[in-house]
Amino acid sequence: MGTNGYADRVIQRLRGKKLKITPQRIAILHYLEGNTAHPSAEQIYREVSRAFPTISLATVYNTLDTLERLGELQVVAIDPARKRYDPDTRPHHHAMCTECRTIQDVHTDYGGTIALPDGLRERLQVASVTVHFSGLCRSCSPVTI
Amino acid sequence: MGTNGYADRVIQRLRGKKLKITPQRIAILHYLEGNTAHPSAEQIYREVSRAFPTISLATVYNTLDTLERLGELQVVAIDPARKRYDPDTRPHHHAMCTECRTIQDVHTDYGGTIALPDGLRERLQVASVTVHFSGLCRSCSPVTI
DNA sequence: TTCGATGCAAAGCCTTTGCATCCTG
DNA sequence: CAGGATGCAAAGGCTTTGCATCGAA
Repeated sequence: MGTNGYADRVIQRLRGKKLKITPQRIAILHYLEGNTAHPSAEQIYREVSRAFPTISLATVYNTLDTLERLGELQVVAIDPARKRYDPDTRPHHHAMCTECRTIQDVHTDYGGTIALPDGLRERLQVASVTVHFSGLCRSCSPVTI
Repeated sequence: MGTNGYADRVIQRLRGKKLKITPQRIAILHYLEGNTAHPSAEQIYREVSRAFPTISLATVYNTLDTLERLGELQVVAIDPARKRYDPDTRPHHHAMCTECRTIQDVHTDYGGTIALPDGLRERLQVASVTVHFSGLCRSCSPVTI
């Protein structure tokens, strides 16, 4: 919606790559814009279907794949059951409740405090370092019930 | 095999819980003992099948589930494609090559340098903090080829 | 003898793919 | 109007489940 929003930016990039701007893609981009819920493909499909009832799951997967290859979408590997998607591609961390599987962003910058041990640094060209916090959120915590 | 090894310890715990010590479980435990390869269920099945040709995949999954509930096996959620298992249940971190999907352990203790931001700490009872490094390993790195 | 464990097959999710049709550019 | 995108259905991985049989204790 905003002139500098996610959808607008990605649309420019699609145009630049001579990829097509379809109503389905636009609907998915609008759903993802500012979305911090880390939805699964199925969730994205369900939500976008409400505004766009004829969209197919395959199109959702195709679009997510395209966005990932454009570097405009990140797969979050923290939920062992399914892929979760994040339109925020800045380096950041995640916190998940192991009960309700809610994922929250952690935008703390740990700077250089997290370093690979020397031995490993020679064996792996590190592209990303992410911290995963997990535990029980307030609503899932026994004491709270 | 050793008197203080993984298999022996888990067998004692199975006994304590009145669970059965079957040849299949023993074979799986021996395969897992000291294993730092972070195998998938399929890999465990394939390897254990060589020593134990009649074992079934369902038994492997059942056993992994039992071990996980005993706290003697950890699911590593870093490979988006499948669950990877780790018999080392001490808190530690992982480094994965995004190309060949090899996972290595990182036993660095980051102590208190990794802290949840205040806001989140009130919303999540943190049970574990793990760092995921990812990138290309030497054999998968273009420069090396 | 008992009851948990096994093995087989089927089913259940999640994700990918093939292909005819559609529609953006 | 060309070629990429869509939608449908089928297929493909990974994982779970139902159930009859087996076997450890």
